[in-house]
Amino acid sequence: MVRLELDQVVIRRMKEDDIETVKALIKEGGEGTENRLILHVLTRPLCLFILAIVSSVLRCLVHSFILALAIPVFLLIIFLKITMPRATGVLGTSRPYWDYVGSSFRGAQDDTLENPYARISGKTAAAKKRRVKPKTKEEASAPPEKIDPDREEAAGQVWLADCDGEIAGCACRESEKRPGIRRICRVVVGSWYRREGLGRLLVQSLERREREVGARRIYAHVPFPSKLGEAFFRKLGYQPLGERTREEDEEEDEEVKVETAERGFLGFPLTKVYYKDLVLLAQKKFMYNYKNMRWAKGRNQTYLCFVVKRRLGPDSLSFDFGHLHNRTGCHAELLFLSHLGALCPGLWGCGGDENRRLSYSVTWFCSWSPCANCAATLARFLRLTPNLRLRIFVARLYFCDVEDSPHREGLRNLRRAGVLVNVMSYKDYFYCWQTFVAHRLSRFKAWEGLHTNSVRLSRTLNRILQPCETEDLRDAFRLIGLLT
DNA sequence: ATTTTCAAT
Repeated sequence: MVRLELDQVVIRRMKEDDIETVKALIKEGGEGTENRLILHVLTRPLCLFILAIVSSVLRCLVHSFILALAIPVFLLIIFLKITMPRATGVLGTSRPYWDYVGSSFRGAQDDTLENPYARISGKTAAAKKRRVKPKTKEEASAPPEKIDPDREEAAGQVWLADCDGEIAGCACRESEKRPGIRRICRVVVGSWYRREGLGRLLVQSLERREREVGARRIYAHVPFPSKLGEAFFRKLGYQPLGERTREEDEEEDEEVKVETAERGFLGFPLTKVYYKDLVLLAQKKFMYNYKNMRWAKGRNQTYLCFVVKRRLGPDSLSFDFGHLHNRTGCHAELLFLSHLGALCPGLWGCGGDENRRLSYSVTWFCSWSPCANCAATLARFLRLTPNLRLRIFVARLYFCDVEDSPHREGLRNLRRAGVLVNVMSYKDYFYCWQTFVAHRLSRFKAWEGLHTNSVRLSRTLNRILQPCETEDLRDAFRLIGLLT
């Protein structure tokens, strides 16, 4: 295991010199996956059944029982070994071959992705960039051959994680077939560099880049039985396609049809499709879920829009934003916490300098206020991370009507943990609309009674938090010695 | 005046 300095990693486009290294890397990454995939196909009931039939037929011809059993299995394995990588590109591609030459970068200036760790430690990774090893062949001096831009476009892009001249990992972005929709595939980290957050760094940097150039959704096809791959993408905020509720949206069904899993031998799906919406919330969804009317019927979901600001000093600030909603069995707040590690690199001191204390300020806009449970978890969590500040704006209060509601206590609990809880007002709605919603240049239109509802809820919230304030005051008095 | 709330089929 090599200890990685994540802030020293340069993420750059693959060049023609790198092709052989990358091929080896992908082959290395593909091996385990391929074997697992074959095992997966072999153990499907239908496949076992067919194998059994073939074996019994063979038994009539061959005397040896063992042979009759082994031959079909053996042949099938050979068959799969040969056809599998061709029929379905392993590691989540749809293409049998990757056009390495077409996808390699031939610009004069290095094209690199922003590395969030690099900014934390303050050193610019680019400054330490090593020169590419000079080629041994004479064509090194020759200008690179011109390649058809169409071919380049079709080939997609390969990005490499360059650790001090060593290629430690790669991730590919396929060509854009539909506007705004991207697909990431072939995410491989060399076996010496695993479990250090390099894959995450690669995928997240790539996401950031794609978002900047207008992508709205990213797909990742995870080879089927890969628990590791699934966990990896889930952790980065991806979710499996077609696992959502019925009323969620109609467009989902369309997507399932368009973006289907690769199917191989006997039509077994070989990949599981994960996706992530990069930024924007649909107008209808935002309006429906954040409406602060008194009787919010049917809002059986909680949406959470967040802004994560990273602060290194008074003049260094970067921010990230997005939205998520609860999944079955997991409230949106806890879901956010599970993504926190990815959103706040270095929150627990990894990758950052000890003497440079970086701090995060997180703002949430929730359609429902947190429940007692989430509040308790959050409060516990925040006590462990003093360099994380949380502000919560809520559209509506969750089950807070009765005086002795545990959720009321939960809100006070949050308050005591130093969280600022507020009810969303017009300007917060306006900000959300500008920031999280695909507004397409239309301005936020307030609904009837937004203001009055907001004021009413705000009063309620203040009443709920009142005991807290007095307690704070008591603390303050105690501090200055007026109270014992 | 009265509706409802991080679903369950």
